[in-house]
Amino acid sequence: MQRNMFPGCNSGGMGSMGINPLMFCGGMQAHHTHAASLSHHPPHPSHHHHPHHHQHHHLHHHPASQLHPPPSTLAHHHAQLHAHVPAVQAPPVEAVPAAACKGKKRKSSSSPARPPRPEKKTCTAGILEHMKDTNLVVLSDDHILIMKAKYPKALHHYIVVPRENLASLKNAEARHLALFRHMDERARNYIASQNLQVSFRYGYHAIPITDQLVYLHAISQDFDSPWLRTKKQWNSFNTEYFIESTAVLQCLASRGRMVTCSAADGKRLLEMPISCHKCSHPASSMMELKQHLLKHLFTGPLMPDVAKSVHPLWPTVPSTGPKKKEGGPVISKAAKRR
DNA sequence: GTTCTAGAAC
DNA sequence: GTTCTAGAAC
Ligand SMILES: [Zn+2]
Repeated sequence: MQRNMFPGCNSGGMGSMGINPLMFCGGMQAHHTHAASLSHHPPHPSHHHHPHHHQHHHLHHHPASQLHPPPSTLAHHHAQLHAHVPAVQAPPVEAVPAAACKGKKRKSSSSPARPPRPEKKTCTAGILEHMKDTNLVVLSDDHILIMKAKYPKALHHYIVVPRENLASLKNAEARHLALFRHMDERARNYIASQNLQVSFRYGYHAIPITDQLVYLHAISQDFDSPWLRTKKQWNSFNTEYFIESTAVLQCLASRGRMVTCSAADGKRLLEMPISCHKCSHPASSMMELKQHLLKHLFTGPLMPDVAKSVHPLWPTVPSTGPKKKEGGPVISKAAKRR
């Protein structure tokens, strides 16, 4: 049984991939001429497949690769998308608010183990870096950008970033209500335009991990992604740390400001025990949880023992017994749909 | 935000 | 011995 679901953790295979673009914090205004240049994506951590269900769909979208989609079903809606959204209207990079890099310096003396790297890179973390990748922009208007998540935590994961500089939810005021409504509406309309037959959630992280710019997540509920790896990541989308967009709108409308949890509460939420978002099945580790999540991805017939563990009435593949399956395991089409 | 890895947890 | 997490670095 292949246990390693997080390839790269022990193989050292990713250490030498040098495809991080050199980008600097200050120079965000200028270079929107690179819009159509090289697309880079982060090193794909998945060199292996899920241990069992490799016959399932694997339509992970590679960030920044949507211009040349693989011959999959996704290609269809990408084609549609490009038809409906012929071009990005405004140069997105230009209007990124100059939310200056916070001078989050690390103490340099306390790490004798690793030699300090060359200077220059001071602001590679978080949303600001994300926004430099114009290839990720799928839609924009005067107020917002919709981008593919650079490190998607589900099959479909977008973020909606305001052009206005708003560092945190807790800074939101009544005058931002229109902006938040716009972000919500744009996100839902965009997802709807793609005709994906999957469920989404729309919401914000209570406390942005890097306190630079608030943005709305639109994320499909499969959570099937090689970039979803840590407990913190899981809990940030599956506890109260994830604040529904509608709740933000309600709160702003009724109270005129946003009330979020304290930093201590936020930390507690991220450290909570993890469990499945669909059936509350508790998991002792992320690997176990990811393995469990596979059960919810595939709605077709399963091996009897597996099916039973998901639901007593889950359709099963006919037992082949000692016979050859040459007759072909006939699975009625009715049985394929729950 | 992710990556890397030491050492805790198992 | 191996897996897993948490913290520093980026
Ligand atoms: Zn479940």
